[in-house]
Amino acid sequence: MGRTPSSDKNGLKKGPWTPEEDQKLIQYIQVHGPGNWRNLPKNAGLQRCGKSCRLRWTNYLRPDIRRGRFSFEEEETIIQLHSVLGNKWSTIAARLPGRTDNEIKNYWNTHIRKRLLRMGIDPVTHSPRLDFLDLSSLFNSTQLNLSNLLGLQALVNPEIFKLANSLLLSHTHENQELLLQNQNFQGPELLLQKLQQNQLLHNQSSISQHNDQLHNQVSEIPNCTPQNVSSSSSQSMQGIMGQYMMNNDQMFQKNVMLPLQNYSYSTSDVSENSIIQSLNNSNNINNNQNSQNFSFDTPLSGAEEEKESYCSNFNNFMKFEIPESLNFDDLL
DNA sequence: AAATGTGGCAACCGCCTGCTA
DNA sequence: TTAGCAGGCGGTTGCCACATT
Repeated sequence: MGRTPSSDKNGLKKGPWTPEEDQKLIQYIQVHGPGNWRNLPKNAGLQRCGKSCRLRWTNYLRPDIRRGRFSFEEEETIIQLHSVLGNKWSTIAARLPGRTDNEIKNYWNTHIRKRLLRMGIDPVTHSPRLDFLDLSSLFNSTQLNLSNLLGLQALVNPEIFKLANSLLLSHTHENQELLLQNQNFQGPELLLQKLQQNQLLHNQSSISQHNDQLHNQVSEIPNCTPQNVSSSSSQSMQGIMGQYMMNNDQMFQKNVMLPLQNYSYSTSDVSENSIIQSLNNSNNINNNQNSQNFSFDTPLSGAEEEKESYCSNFNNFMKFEIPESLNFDDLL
């Protein structure tokens, strides 16, 4: 476990701790207490740097450390706090007695984060992800019904269309050819302009209102600056989607939660259920439907599967139909 | 049975912050 | 004011154990 025993240029030992070293450290701290880590190794007869001793003590040897599998409640707490705090592991750990920041960080990276990805949820924003979505396919899809799209009206954040624009522009040669094939389509930039001209503007005040609420919640936690509550002008792809979702709860519920209910729920994985519950809570979704109808029981195996999983979910979210004879100029 | 791949996690690294002289 | 230091923090590394081929 850990690293190969070695020593640095000062002759101090590195790598995994031996039981003997642990015992020396414990005995010393039991007598003298923690602190003054610089002198501790020398006084305790350890060939370690003070920092190494401190880490060993705080992450492993401390008597109040709680080891073992994370409980349902702990996992839910982590997800909720992370949705607000981001990677502030020490702050999160402060709310989980007996758990260290390192342990929580590891658990997040090895379990929760992967599970969120598998579910098509961005582990940073805690919102459905756009980065796996091939938006250009929407424009080529015979299922795209732009009259429905336009019917979204005030619910649609223009940032979404900027996102679509940037995605399309940065997309592959294949997609550029695809656009060229549709000679009537003058590019996503124009689409965005036209949409904005047609006053398909997002209700910015609702964003401010919601962000204020979130700020108030976060401010209850000492020394906490909300990370995910940024200005609505953020160009971050994930941030945009996160804000979009967080400020359009009803939209989220209608277009994401309800279609996903078609999935069966696997009771074998309580953790994923906790994620859904936590996300519902952190996004403040007044969800009358039973979100436990989610199922993500497909085995995790790489980016392709993540993409497939996500696109499957997102296709339910954005189910459009497009007439084969669609003329974008006429539309606009 | 051996080789290879993958997950889990302890430990390290480097930067940052706050304290003190 | 500032330089030096200790401690804190988040990101990353690398080894072991287990799974898969």
